[in-house]
Amino acid sequence: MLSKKTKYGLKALAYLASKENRQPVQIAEIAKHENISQKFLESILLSLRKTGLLSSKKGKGGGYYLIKEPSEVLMTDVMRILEGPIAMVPCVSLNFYEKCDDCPDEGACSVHKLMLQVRDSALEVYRNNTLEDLIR
Amino acid sequence: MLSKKTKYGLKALAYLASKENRQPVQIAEIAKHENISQKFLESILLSLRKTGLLSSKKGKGGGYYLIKEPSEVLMTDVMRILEGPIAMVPCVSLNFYEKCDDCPDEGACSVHKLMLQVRDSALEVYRNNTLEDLIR
DNA sequence: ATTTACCCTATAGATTTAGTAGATTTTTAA
DNA sequence: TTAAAAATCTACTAAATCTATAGGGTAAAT
Repeated sequence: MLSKKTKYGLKALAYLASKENRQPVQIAEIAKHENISQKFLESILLSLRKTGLLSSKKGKGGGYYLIKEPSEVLMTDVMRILEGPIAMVPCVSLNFYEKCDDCPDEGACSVHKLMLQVRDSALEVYRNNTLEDLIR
Repeated sequence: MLSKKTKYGLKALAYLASKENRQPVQIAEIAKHENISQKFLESILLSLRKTGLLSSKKGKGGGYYLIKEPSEVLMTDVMRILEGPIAMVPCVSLNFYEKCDDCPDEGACSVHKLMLQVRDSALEVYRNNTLEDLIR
């Protein structure tokens, strides 16, 4: 299941990308337009800023805005920031690899084999989509 | 993330499939061989029986066994039983569809569009794998 | 002074991952 | 025929973690 954090984060990014100019957009405006709890969105946008997808400006006329062009923002990066590993088990994760403690031999593991395929297929989708692709 | 329930269920099914004959295999044997908490596995196997993937026999010489040949068991069915919907959001689910309450227009939703692609790619993997594919 | 993002904390509820205790059914053996 | 043993089945409980959100105050820009 996709967490609401990810869902809201994606919607917020798409909303920012849909704006012609790169003027800051206030949290309240995004929250209202996308039907998101404003306080929750606040923390999501913060994490997007800290990981380098967004920048912000305080005070009047402030808000959040995209750093890069939408066409430069890969969904692999967005998903990893919002949702975490793309792999469904740590033992097939490229960026968050961990050995299973119950599994003596990864090469012989049926789950490993299946989840490798699932990871690769998901990865291909995310690699072929940028933020720009989402808004048309 | 794949739940441990699903992971253990897959391993148990693969173990049963790897047995040449279709004699019942006891919970304890599966649990030991796959490093799974026996009591937890018990409830997982029960749900697999109730959904028609396994059958069981009580008493001495009893245990669980596959109803169908491993090559006849599609991973789409297994995953839906163990993990639930394959889609990451209900609004793109084939078997568990639900409308998002925050989303006025599915057709215009960026999340919807992306998650459709992810669902289709995962579905293709699961459709092209049977239990037999997992054990070689 | 006003407006906005930023930061910290708490929390209710759900889900996950088990553990405990016993009931039920089947087979085997006395 | 009866009793014991072997296995699944059922129900209840509980700890731990995660999720989604709210509240209240701080810092910075205008």
